[in-house]
Amino acid sequence: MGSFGFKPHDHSSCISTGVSEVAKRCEAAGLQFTPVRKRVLEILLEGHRAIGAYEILDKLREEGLGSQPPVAYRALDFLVKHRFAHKIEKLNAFIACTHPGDMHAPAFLICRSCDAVEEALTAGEDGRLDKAAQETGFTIERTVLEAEGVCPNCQGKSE
Amino acid sequence: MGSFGFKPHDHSSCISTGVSEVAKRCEAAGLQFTPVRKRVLEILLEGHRAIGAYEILDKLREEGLGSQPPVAYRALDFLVKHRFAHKIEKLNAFIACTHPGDMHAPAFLICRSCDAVEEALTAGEDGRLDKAAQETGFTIERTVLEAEGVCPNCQGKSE
DNA sequence: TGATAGGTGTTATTTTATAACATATCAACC
DNA sequence: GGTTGATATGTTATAAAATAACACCTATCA
Repeated sequence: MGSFGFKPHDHSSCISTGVSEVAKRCEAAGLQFTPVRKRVLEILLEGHRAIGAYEILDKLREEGLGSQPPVAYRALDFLVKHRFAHKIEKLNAFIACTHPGDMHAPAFLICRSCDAVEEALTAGEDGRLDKAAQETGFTIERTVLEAEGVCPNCQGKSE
Repeated sequence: MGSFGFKPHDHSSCISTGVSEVAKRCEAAGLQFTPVRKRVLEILLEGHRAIGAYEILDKLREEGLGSQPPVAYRALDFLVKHRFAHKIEKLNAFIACTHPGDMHAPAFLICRSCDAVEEALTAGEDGRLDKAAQETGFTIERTVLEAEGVCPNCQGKSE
């Protein structure tokens, strides 16, 4: 049991199920779940926090899986494109999707103290923007919803 | 009349009222609305779209108001900190606030075709995240809400 | 008057991301 | 078998975005 995210949970199973879930979906969709892509997903799942592309690249380099930025960015692009991971724009960093496959608009709670990130499960689109979009005739394709604040574990800690 | 944002409107008055509104608020709050800060706000208001820090810096340089990145970033930090402008995380760019002073959680519609940005007026916090935050005991301090898509003017245009 | 705070000017560097081109792999097809 | 096209990887180089660190200036005020 680890204490990643905001709540303790069985983290090793959360990695293995995450990887196998994505493997299954790639299989079904005819996508190539190559070693680099798989390893990057594992690194993201291990962290359970937003991880920068260059931090990922360092790990890949140690393991002989690639040493130049495009290697990491391409794997991340793949994962993000297919919603197996998300980019946290606020942090210029990436995080594994905690419910791959679900149709969802990603939304995040980001702790500015410990950098933990929790993906909030959200059913549909956002009401606020939907309304504004309809009124102006704007077509929404993707949304970024990120909240920065303090997680329960960091509440009350000195800053 | 110009055609900035998604709708035509009287853009020159929108610049002058924007500047004077901020000047008033700085006065009231004891903040220094210095020449660089004022000029950066004007540049943002003129554009009515997300403008990168280095594009702003280029203008400042032409006008002899500063030539190094920190000059632009400091002014932008000031404007963002006091909510006179917002950063569009998705674009790494900045935009003037269209309703300074209102208590609001900024939310944006970003056209990926022409880069126009419209700030949606939103009354309060976002329901989706509020719920998730309450459940986990997370304290939200700031939210980023950005929707990328196609604005009415660009609908149907070849991509 | 000298101490502090906020603002500006400048150099240098760090961090994040992509362009461009070469090479490799594999399946589909003639 | 050989060719073609699509997809993935390897590599060099560079672009774009942001900040660290330090010097200096000016105003305020104890």
